[in-house]
Amino acid sequence: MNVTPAKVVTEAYSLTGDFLAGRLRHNLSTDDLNYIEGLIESVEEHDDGSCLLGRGVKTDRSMILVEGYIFRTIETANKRFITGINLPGDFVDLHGFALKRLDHNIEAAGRVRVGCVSHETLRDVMRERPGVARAMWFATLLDAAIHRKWIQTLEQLDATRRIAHLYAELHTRLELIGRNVTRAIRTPFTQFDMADMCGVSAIHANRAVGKLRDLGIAEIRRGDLYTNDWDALKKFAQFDPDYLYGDGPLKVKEDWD
Amino acid sequence: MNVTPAKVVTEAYSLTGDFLAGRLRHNLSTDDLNYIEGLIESVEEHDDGSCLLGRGVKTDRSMILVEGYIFRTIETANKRFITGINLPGDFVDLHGFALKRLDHNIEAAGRVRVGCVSHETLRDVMRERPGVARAMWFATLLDAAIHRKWIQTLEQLDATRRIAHLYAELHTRLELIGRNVTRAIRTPFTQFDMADMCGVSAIHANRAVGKLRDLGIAEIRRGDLYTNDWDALKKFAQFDPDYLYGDGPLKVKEDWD
DNA sequence: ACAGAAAGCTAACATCCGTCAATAGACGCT
DNA sequence: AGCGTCTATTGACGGATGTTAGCTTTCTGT
Repeated sequence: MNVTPAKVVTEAYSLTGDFLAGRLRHNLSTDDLNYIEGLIESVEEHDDGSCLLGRGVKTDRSMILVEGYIFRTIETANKRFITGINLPGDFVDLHGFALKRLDHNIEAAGRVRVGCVSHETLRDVMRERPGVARAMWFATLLDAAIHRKWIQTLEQLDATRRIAHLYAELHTRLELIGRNVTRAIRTPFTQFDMADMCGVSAIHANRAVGKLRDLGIAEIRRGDLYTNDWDALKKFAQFDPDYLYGDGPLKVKEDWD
Repeated sequence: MNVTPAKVVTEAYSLTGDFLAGRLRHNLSTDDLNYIEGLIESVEEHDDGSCLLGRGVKTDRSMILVEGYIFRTIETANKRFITGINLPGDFVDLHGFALKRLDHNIEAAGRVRVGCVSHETLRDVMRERPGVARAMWFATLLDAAIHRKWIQTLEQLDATRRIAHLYAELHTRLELIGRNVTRAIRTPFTQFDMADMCGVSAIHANRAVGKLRDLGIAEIRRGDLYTNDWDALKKFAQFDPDYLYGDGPLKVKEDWD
């Protein structure tokens, strides 16, 4: 994992507020969204594989992902574990504000663009805008809910279904932030990345990708997934979007077929 | 999973503030701790296996675990998944306050005692006691950090080490809330519970328990774990307590042997 | 166009784990 | 004490996955 210097974007960057529509959408007015966007003090670009914030490093700012994908990774001597993905609109290290240091790395998957907010500013937000503070809390709770689903996925599904579930989740999350996906999800993920997310070896991830192809469920080429039947993909992965807290009530036991 | 009525404890219950010492210990004064304890409006007892709060059920209160163990479970047609454990001092459904409904069940593991706080009261806390609000946020972030470690554990360790890791975590968390463990950890967990936590079949959990016994690392009988070498147990499980955010800096890559 | 590097793919074998079946032990109830 | 139920245990077999090795394809820079 490279440690490359950030490139500060000086050109006019287009933060239209759209990119906040997803994760922080709940209980926030347009006014609030504009307010949050106004908190961003600088925008940086980082290359593929660069470490935006390392485990244990103290920091005095937090970052909102504006464009691209970001991994939460835990590194050990000979393995890397990916414990979560972030999409545009997500605060990638908001917990660094409360915890002061992270227990994991923030790593760019492909080229990314992030907006930076100082913790000093966040402290003011906590004091003066309780509604926004609550939305930020909500956002970190959603992270926890996604973690729980990943735990379940690791406990329940085989490698092929885990990879299908991964893309099913991406599909729904992209829709929730207003990026409607028609026939393909494009990502910079390698099969090594998929393996590290699904807790299998890279070779077995390759087998799983091939199986999805053989089954006619999806074609994955270089991180890009193509399918013409998202429902079939989601059904195969036993995907249930409730944990993402979209709109509508949760299904309870009595609703099951 | 039974749905048994709660038994409200009317006798004088001993909430000395001690039980809050763990999870909410950071950045809180004794005054704050007393304040939180004062928020508790009632104390209830629940039997083993009872569901304190079901997935999707709307609720207008949150619960602090006072005594016992609680599981976060996800139930499907023929399997149960345990995505986390709570110990005394933990808010078990604080996220129900922000999210309004849970994506999982709150289930008693053995007999438990919980303190209840209405969401109306919590709203006042959010407004009037930002320091306490931040501590509660911290507590939910710690849940997320534990989730991430469970993800890593599922990706990295075999069944035997997962069970060892589970008890290693319990050992450290019990110490963090001031319950020093000498030679045994007593829990009401069955091998089925361990299996649901570790993502293996109950039969394989039994094999793993037997292996820990054969290796001389620990003796597990009916949920109770006995050992005379906690360090050996933790080393076997590749346990690193950093994710629990005790005191001291995190180890970074350069520190590894 | 070319070379090197990165990523993807395939086969063979060993291990981990799930499933089925059966038995033994522990606990609660009467 | 005796019974039934829940929990723990063991063996046999097959499927899922890890590991090692080698090969092919795709990307990238010159």
